[in-house]
Amino acid sequence: MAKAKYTTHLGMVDILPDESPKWRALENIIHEEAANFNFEEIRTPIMEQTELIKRGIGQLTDIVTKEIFAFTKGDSNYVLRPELTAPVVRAYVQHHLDQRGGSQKLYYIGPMFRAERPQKGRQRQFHQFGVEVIGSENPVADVECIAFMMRIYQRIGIKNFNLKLNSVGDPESRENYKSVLKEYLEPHLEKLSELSQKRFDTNPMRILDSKEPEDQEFIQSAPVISDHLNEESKEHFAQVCEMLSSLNIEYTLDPLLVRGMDYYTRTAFELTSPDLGSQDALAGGGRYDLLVEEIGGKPTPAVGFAAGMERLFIACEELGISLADEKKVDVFIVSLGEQARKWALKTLPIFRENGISATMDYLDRSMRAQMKDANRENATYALIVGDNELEEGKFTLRNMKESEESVLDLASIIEKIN
RNA sequence: GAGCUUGUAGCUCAGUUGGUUAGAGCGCUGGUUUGUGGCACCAGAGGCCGUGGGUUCAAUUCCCAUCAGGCUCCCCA
Repeated sequence: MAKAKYTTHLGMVDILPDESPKWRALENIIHEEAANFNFEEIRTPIMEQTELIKRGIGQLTDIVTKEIFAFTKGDSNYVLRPELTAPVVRAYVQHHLDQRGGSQKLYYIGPMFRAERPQKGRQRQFHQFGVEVIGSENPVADVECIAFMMRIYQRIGIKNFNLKLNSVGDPESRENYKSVLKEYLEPHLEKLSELSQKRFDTNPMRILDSKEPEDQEFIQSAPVISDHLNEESKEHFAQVCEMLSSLNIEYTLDPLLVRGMDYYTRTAFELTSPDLGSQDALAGGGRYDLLVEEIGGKPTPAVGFAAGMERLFIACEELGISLADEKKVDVFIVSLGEQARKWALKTLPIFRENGISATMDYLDRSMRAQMKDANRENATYALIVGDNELEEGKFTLRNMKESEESVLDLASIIEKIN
């Protein structure tokens, strides 16, 4: 085979036939559990208006400043979606989903795009599933999101993780806290990392998220937001914690958890796993009570999360969990000679109409080669057809696992397989 | 954007202290069984040793550049 002339772009990967079954298995689990939770699926376009993403996620976030794929065509700006919260909210506002009544419990599965340097657990096109509950500020909504998230990992068998929880407060609490934090940091500003100095003005809370060594001593003794929440936010957070405990969902409070998108308010959470290496976040989310209004809707509280599917698979691999069943086909028709091949082609649909998966050789190969093929395809039965069988109207049905054969007419064969 | 690292068969990798025809395992194709898979045995196909340049009598091996991966920092799923 010649060297490939065309290859995927950096950080974009093909999901090949050997890999696709586990994707389907995961997707099935997500669809099933979503149905159990009464979440409804939403599918939005891969591309959005650039302005939506910038407004939604925040002009100064890393995602917007350096990680989006954007281009202009005619008068329109297009951006490959880097996440789905803003687009889902866009759809909610655009189509007046609030008019469906109640709160909207939505979930999604799909590819996202970020123009970062790829490494383990990070690609430029990657896949997330997630949920968005729009229209409720009840802590039950927060907890149901988290419960759904945890349920997926529980079903798959991933148990080795850490659910980190924090409240980043409502606008009032945040403003209070930001000024307290800035007051605290101000005298040390010179000693902070360059990045943190920049964030001092733009988004001081993200300094808490810094991993720069020179910042650590200041971060450790910094005032924490939980001491500066107003009564309402404090009560909301307390209820989230209490409800999680009532569901036996374990979590650790992490006052330094500040997430990378500007829209988060109050509840913030992140699920990390020691099995992932450097990119250790399996999933993350939180409440975003201001985003709907920011995007042009009525003030509407909302909460959601997103989970990385490739990272989930990495964790599975580390833990030796396999999601996919072996491939198999019920019947492989081994046909010898032209007449037999014609018969095989016409018989395949009869099997399929009876709910029996069936295939045959496309290469006119020897019997031996066809048997090897049947074996490789993990066929339950090989149906052997040659001139003798055609004449008698009875065919040799070989059980591949048992290595037993019987000679039967077609009706009996179908009956036996079913 | 920065650092480190790796490019040899479809895959995983040996190897050459620079020297005729470049190797293994797995996979693939055919055969031993001209109508019977998995096991075994035999045979075969498949490589400009990532690309370009330099040093040398001679480069897949040494040097430089370049391209493409991987890992890490930053950040996130």
